Amino acid sequence: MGISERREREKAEREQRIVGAARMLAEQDGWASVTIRRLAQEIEYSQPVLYAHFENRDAIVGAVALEGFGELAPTLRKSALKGATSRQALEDVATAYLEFAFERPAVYEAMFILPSGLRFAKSDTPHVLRETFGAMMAVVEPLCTDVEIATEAFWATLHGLAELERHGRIRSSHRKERMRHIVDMFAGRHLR
Amino acid sequence: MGISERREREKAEREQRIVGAARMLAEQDGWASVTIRRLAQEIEYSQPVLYAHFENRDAIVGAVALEGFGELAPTLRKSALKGATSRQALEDVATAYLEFAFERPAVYEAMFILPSGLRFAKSDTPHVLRETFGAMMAVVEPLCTDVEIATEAFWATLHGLAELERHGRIRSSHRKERMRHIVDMFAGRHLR
DNA sequence: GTTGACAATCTAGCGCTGGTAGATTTATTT
DNA sequence: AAATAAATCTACCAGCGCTAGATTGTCAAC
Repeated sequence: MGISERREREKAEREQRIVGAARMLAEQDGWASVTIRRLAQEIEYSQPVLYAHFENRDAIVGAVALEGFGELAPTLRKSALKGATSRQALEDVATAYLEFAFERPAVYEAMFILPSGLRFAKSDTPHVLRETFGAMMAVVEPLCTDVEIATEAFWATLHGLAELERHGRIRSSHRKERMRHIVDMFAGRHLR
Repeated sequence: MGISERREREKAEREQRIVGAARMLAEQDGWASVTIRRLAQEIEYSQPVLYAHFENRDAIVGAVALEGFGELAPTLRKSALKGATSRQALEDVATAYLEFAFERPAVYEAMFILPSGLRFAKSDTPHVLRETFGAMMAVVEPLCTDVEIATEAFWATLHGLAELERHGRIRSSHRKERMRHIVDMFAGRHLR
């Protein structure tokens, strides 16, 4: 019967509206202003309805984070293709990563800082998470011996840059210079 | 008159008790459990008393953060002295930084992640903050041309390592290898 | 010693939060 | 049409940061 199917479709739509509203509010006024009540108001349902979709507030953050990974992974993949040299590919991916972090700070926060219930580097890690790591690994791979170690280091550096700059700890005015310095190091300017 | 002096002394003591309690609670059960009510209970006063010491909750986080900088800066300075080579000094400082982050996660959080009202890289930046940056700069300096850029990059990398590992994004089991990889890069193994 | 001023401190409250129990409405099946 | 099941809401809980206004305690002047 098509009735239950329609119901499921409607429920999925509503869920998407919740995630969308959370993302919009977070991007607009920060995650602190994303409350269950506010979201309920936004989708025009009462608060308890939200708990039929998500176990708790963290799970909503997690849903936004997952959306974010779904966008970041292909973005990085594409950036990796343009560059002629492997050094250029590395720089392009790094730049794309930081651009993502600065343009969608709230989503980035959900992905990497806030408690979201997402599990990394575990057996049940969602595909998009692995895919994001894989995209970074792909550009690091031709430049080193231990790929995983190097990728973790590369990622950590990018994350640190994004976070310290977002919090005003380092000078936004020197983003480019820092990037060159770092890419030079990772690309192993010394080896070629 | 000694009375008002005694009062000031008592007030300063009480303030220290607040900061100490905040730090302890945060280290024990996380910052979320550090509430004004809980702190008031801890120092055996009513809630409003806390507002005679701190403007708001963030200011308490800031006080803990400042304490943290007061400890991190000399720790890094000392680490910088032991090593025979400049590469060793860099590694020692990096190791000390990460050790600090992992052993006092709550203090580290207050210093670099939570809103704390502290202002970095500004004219009214407290001395201990500048001193912390200076300690890192000192070990980076002999290894590069643009010191400030290199120090920001070094710091960002350490911060990224600390954060990603603390959140289970990268494997704690490979901390040492990552460290070697990174120190090698920053020390410019290629140049000597 | 008593009184009045002032500071220190507390009680009680506001509007908000995440989360839930139980009533009520709506839809489906018999 | 009546009974059952699902969807949804109202109303609440305990706790939060923060504050207004009452209350207590301290000290100086008379």
